[in-house]
Amino acid sequence: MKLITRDTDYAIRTLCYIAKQKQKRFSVTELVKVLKIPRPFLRKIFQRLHKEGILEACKGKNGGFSLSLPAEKIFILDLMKIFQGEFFLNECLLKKKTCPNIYTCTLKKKISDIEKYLVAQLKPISIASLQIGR
Amino acid sequence: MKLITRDTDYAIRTLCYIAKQKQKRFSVTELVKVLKIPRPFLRKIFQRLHKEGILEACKGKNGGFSLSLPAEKIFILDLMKIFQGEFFLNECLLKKKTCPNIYTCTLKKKISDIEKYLVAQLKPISIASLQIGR
DNA sequence: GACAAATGATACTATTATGGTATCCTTTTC
DNA sequence: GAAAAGGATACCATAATAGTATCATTTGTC
Repeated sequence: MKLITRDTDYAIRTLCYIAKQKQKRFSVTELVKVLKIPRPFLRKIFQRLHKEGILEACKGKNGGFSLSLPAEKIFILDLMKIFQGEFFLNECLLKKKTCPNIYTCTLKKKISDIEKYLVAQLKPISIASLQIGR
Repeated sequence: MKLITRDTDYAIRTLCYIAKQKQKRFSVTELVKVLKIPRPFLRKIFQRLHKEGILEACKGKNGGFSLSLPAEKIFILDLMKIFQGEFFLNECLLKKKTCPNIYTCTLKKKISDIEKYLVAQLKPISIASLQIGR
C-alpha cells in the first residue's frame, strides 16, 4: 500500500529542490535534468500545482515556475490532497447508507482512530521542514 | 486509500459471522445468502483461507468450511497479509538501492514510524475481539 | 451405482487507478 | 518571426482490484 503516490512524491521532491536553491524561477526543462523525472509527467504535475495555487507560472521564453508560498506554508498533506484526494483509510460509509458490515464496525472505528493519528502526524510536515538536517 | 481491500473485508465479515454461530460448519452457499457476497468470489476467498490454514474444508455433500483456529487466534493482520501482502506504507528502498530521494528521507522516516504505529494498533485485533460489544 | 451437493483447481474478464505520452495552442523574449 | 517557455487536453500502458466461469473431484444419500 502506498501512502504517497508517484506524482505526490515527485511534487514533494521538486518543491524541496526549488526551496533549497537561491534561484527563484525554474523551467521544467531545467528541473527534469536534475531530478530525473519524465518531462511530460512533471509538466502535468506542475500545471496542476499552478492551478492549485502552489506555484506561480511565467509563460514565454525564460519563463518557468516559482513557489507561490514560502516553503513553510506548503504542507505535504495539501499535496497529497491535490494528487490523491482527501485522505482517508476507510471507505465504508461512503458507498452505501446502511453498512451491511455490522460485525466489523468495531474495526471501522479502530481504523478511523488510526486515520486521525496519521493525519495528525502528517499535518505539520511542510516542504521547509523536510530541508532540516541536510 | 484503502487500508483493507474487499477480499480481506469479506473474509473478516464471514469469519466473524461463523465465529458467532453455534453451528460449526458452513457451506459457501449458506454464507452467501446471509452475507450478500458474490458466490464465486467468496469461494475463491475461502479456498485461499483453506490453503493458508485458517479454515478447514470438507468436500462432498453436506460439506463446507469450519474455523481451523479459535476466533481469538485469527488476527486481521494475518488476513491482510494473505490478501494484500506484507503490510508497509513505504516503497522507497525496495525498488532501487540508491534512493534518489535525498530530500524526502526525513519524510520516509516519518512514514516508517507511522507504519510501526499502525501495525502495533492492528496487531491485537482478532476475529474474537470484533465480536465484543454486539 | 447414480445423482446431487459440496469443494479444488484454474483460467478468464471487467473496471479502475496509476503512471505516464503526445500534440497542438498561446505567450513572451530576443 | 523564431525559439523557448507554459496551457489545455486527449490519449495510452500497466497493474491492481474485484469479480466470473468452468471443469474436475469428493462424499453422502437414495
